[in-house]
Formats: sequence, C-alpha cells, structure tokens
Amino acid sequence: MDPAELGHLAYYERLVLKIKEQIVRGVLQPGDKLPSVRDMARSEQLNPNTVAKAYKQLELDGVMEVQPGRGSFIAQRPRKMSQTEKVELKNRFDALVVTATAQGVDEATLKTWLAAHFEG
Amino acid sequence: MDPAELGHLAYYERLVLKIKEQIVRGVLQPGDKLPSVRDMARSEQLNPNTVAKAYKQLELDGVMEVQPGRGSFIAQRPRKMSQTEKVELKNRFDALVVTATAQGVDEATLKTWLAAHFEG
DNA sequence: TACGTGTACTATACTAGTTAGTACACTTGG
DNA sequence: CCAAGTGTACTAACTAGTATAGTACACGTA
Repeated sequence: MDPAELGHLAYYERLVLKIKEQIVRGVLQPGDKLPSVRDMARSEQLNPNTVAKAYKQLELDGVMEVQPGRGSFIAQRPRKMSQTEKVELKNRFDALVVTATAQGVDEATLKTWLAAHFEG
Repeated sequence: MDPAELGHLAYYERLVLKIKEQIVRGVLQPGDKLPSVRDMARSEQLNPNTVAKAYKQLELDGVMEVQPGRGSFIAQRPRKMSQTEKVELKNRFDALVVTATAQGVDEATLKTWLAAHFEG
C-alpha cells in the first residue's frame, strides 16, 4: 500500500499512515528514534507545523512517545485503546464495508483484502 | 451500525451511508422509489441542496438511478466499478486495516468485524 | 396546464487544513 | 555554562469543503 496514492487524505494524515505502516511492517521498531520535526519536514517536503501535527496525532494514537528536548520515539507497545476509540474505529470499518458491499464488492474479495495484511 | 454515531462524517455522507446500508440490508430493493429531494430534506432536517448532493453521490456510485422529472430509484444492479474506483476503495480499506493493526486491533477481531456483515 | 421532479446557480457563513513566521521551554553534548 | 537541537505554542493568511438560503429552470406526468 502506497500512501502516496491516497490523494484524498490530508498531508499530515498521509504521514501518520506512512509511519503506522512502517511500524506494522516492522521497519520501525519500538524505541526507534524518528527524524526531528524539521528534518522530516525537509525530507517530506512539508511544513514543520504539518509534521508536528502528524507526530501529535501519532502520540494521541499511542504509537509514538514524544519527549520534548530529546526527540520522538516509537512506543514500546501501542497504548491500549479506550472503548470509545475502539467503537469509533469499528464504525469506520463498518461504514467502509457497507460502502464496498453496496457497490458490488463481495465477501470473498473483502476477506482476501483483509487476509493479505497477515501473510508472511 | 448507526450512521448517527458517525459524527465525523458530513451530513450528505451520512445520508449516503444510511441509504447504502438500507440497500445492503434489503430494506431498499432495486426499483424502489426514494423520497423526493424536498421530502427527504424535510424528514432528515437537512437543506434540499444537501440531499441533492447525497443523491448525486449515490448516482455517481452507481447504486441509484436518477430520472429528472420522475424521481430517484434504486438501481437494478450496482454499476460495475471501474478499476480506478476499485483501487481507491481498496486503498481506503488497507489504510484502515493498517491504522487498526498499528493501534493493537488483532487479526481475529478484524475478521469478526468483517464476518458480522455477512451473517443471516 | 398545473404539479412534482431533479438540477443549476448565486451568495453567505462556518470549519478544517496548510503554509509561514516567530518564539519559548526543554534536553543534550562540547 | 552554553550553544545546538528538540517538541511545542501562537498568530496570520490563504484554500478548500461543507451547509444553508433563495431563486430559477427543464423535464415528465396526471
């Protein structure tokens, strides 16, 4: 999955997704240090504020630990989601499944899409 | 799934989702006539323009057939998605799975969420 | 001919997102 | 200690999307 294709997402959301993908794939490991807000802004061609917003979102999501003056690091373990967060995530998931189904995507295809994330 | 809980969606998007859900659940059948833009606006407490935008989106998605002067009807069959549309839908699906996984939702839970749409 | 239908258009208002620039408090290394 | 690097906070301006209001038009039907 290439976040660059996700043209409908805001820049900071694309960066959040990109980092989360690297975490899921193991490219980024717990404790790893991320580039500073300014370095990431330079390499990603973004405004430092936009990167800061992405980092803040990642911290809010519990996958990154931010230490002012030291840097930003991948969390040892993703913070346990609250019930509200879990419900919200399920709502988004359900909405997407309904949309796909209404437009003719069948059950087998969706199961394939899902399973692809857990192979290897 | 109750679209009323999806506070992050725009009004017209919530209406689109609500109608798609009724299609998937069989509450709305192919050929069924939907309320006019003005009636729907009254019953849903929305501006007619907002409803019109939802109807236009539904027609664009191929699940509704609009006949100016006659009314709006559920399509006999969802229009076959273009390759671009399918890729876009898969991208959104993948992004959501990555987000969920990064925040600690495991494979079994996601499979349960998906399967729930195809029971009964 | 009336009426209801979807549609188009203008105008206004509000919100979110992005960029730019500046400044501050904190931690680290020389 | 001090300079450099860190995340953060703040204002300002611009863009895009959303929602509302009102008006008008073209079409199909009874």
